[in-house]
Amino acid sequence: MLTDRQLLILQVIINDFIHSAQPVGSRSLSKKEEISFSSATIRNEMSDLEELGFIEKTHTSSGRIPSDKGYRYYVDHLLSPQKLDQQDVYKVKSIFAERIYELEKIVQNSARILSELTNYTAIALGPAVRDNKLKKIQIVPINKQTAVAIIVTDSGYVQNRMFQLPETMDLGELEKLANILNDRLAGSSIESLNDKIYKEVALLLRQHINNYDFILHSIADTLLIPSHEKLFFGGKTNMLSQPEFHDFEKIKSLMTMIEQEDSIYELIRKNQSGINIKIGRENNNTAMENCSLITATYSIGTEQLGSISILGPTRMEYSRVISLLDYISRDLTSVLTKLYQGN
Amino acid sequence: MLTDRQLLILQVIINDFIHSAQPVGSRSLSKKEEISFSSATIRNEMSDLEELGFIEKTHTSSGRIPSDKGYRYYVDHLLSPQKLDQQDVYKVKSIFAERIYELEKIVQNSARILSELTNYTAIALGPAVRDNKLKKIQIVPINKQTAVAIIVTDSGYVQNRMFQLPETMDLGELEKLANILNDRLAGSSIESLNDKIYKEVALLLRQHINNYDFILHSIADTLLIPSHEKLFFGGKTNMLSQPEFHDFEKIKSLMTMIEQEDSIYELIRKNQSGINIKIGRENNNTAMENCSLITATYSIGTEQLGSISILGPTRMEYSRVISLLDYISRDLTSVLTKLYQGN
DNA sequence: ATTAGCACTCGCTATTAAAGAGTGCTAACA
DNA sequence: TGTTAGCACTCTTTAATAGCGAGTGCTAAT
Repeated sequence: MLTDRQLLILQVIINDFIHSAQPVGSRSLSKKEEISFSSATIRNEMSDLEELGFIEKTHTSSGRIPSDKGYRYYVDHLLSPQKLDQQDVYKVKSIFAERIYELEKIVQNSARILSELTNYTAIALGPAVRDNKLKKIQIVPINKQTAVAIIVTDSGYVQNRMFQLPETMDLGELEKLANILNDRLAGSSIESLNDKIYKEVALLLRQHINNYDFILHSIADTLLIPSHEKLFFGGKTNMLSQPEFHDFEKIKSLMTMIEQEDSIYELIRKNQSGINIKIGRENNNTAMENCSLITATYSIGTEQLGSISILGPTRMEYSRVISLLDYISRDLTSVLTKLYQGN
Repeated sequence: MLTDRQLLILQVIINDFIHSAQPVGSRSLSKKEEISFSSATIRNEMSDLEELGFIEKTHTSSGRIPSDKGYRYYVDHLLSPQKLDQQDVYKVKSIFAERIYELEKIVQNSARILSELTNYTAIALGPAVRDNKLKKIQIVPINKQTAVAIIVTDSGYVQNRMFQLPETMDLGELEKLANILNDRLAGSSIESLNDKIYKEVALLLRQHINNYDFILHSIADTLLIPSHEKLFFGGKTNMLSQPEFHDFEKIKSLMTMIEQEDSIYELIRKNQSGINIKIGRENNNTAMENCSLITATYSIGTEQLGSISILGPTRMEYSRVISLLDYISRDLTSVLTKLYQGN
């Protein structure tokens, strides 16, 4: 177990490094207010902390920098929650200031504001529609060969897709089709639509619609939900300003990863409700070796909807970021719950 | 006027520099097959070309690199169109291989493929809906306080917006509202909707709908088209691999600009049909000082819809990029015309 | 008009030296 | 026995220097 003095030193090293991005030496530590013992003592303690894996040297005679393990300990045991100042609170509130009623826009705004407040990169995972219930399906013919199918869910999410019409299909039949679909599917979860179409609706269609097999697939396709929810970003280029990324290989692999939605999705997918923190290599992604990812989830009522994350260097301001994410995700949850729970 | 020999030298310098990214010296030029005179002669010619502003030195005793003016001359007078090889053609055709009927998806695919083929950044400006005609407006109530308004245009474009309902409004009235809007507005250009609502529909609404003033704004807002069409990107990070951007200030200002849709839109907005080329400072944007932008427009029939662009270093493979853009934009136009002209 | 030759410039690389920050160890101290 | 002063040593950073090579511009010869 670590002694109080070791904890103090670890904490001061991390706090210093978070702000300076420079290895911290014993002499500069001994000059700090909080620390009342000599640099020699500190050197001994640092040597022990290094042996335990909490800090590292960049070369034999350099100061120390925190290791992933060091940050992990810091985050788990040493972090004092930081109160947001008035300015931050104002800015957060501005997310909801405009009269916006669309979930997606609110989430997107959150990402933008979050990145502006932190100067890191913000990633928001859009609200899941999987569990939404189908409100309405509409089919709007565009011309003789094509039509647009539109589905609306009970949270106001709209999805649309164009598809080809069979040659023989007329307007009346199209209307009949829409009616059948609505009768049968309204109220079902979006996730189950595809299944239900083939199992329950196919039969009905065969009875009432010509060319039903041609149109069945098109409709079923249209109702497929995307493989993952939308991602929204804020401050994608902020990492270019972080000194640890003044290295072309690093910045390139990071930026390239950020552009690939799949890998980002992989990173932020599995999160329990509340705050989740992944430090450096804990992310299992070489491009993220020097990054930490902090994620908070938001919900409507008890139903978990999506998440907002901050991607920053491992040397990030954990305390501030956690406070911000916590605050915003709570706000988001309460505003969305108020707006959409009254279905 | 330039002599034939000067033209030859300019051309060889540019071709060389495009591939090597290194200043070109007289001795290395004299070794080329195409060139049959001595390095001393070349030095004299280069001196003249420099005086005329077509090439520059990076320092007193360096080789020469093309100037913006040099590239401009090259593009206007020396460029020989390059025929696409079979592999490129295959890849381009793959844009249309999937059965996709949505304009936006096709355009998005084009940007992706284009960036993969060139290793530069591709930017596609989505189809303009301004001149589309309104096909249908639908209003779907979500709960007591909110509803979604959905508009569909004659090209199958769908736009939706949530809005608040006045407390007193019931379903019947909502339906009446939708009917009025459709009666009055179907067939009008999207651009004119907002105007017409206030001028023609407001009166009708007042007669038939309670709380009409409350809902008028919401509806009008919903029908506002976005200030500019959607932008699609491909290969956003490709510029990180270009040697001219191995400089942190440069890459940062470029990437930051790419993230700001407004400035990108400003760059590619005004283009005549066909191929447009902006070299370096011609773009009037400091972040673009070392970049060229080549844009091709696509249309449906004769109506210009949008554009696809390549953003690369001024030292880009103009010939290849132009051929690709020309080819893709023609394909795009013909496929889209076939798909959507039959309204 | 063209070219060979040469002096000169500049950037790049390697080497060296000196300064500075920091460590680890030892021995003295409270 | 825990703490600290002192010191030798390591490593990075910076600056200065020198030599090399690629390239130019000019001059004089062809």
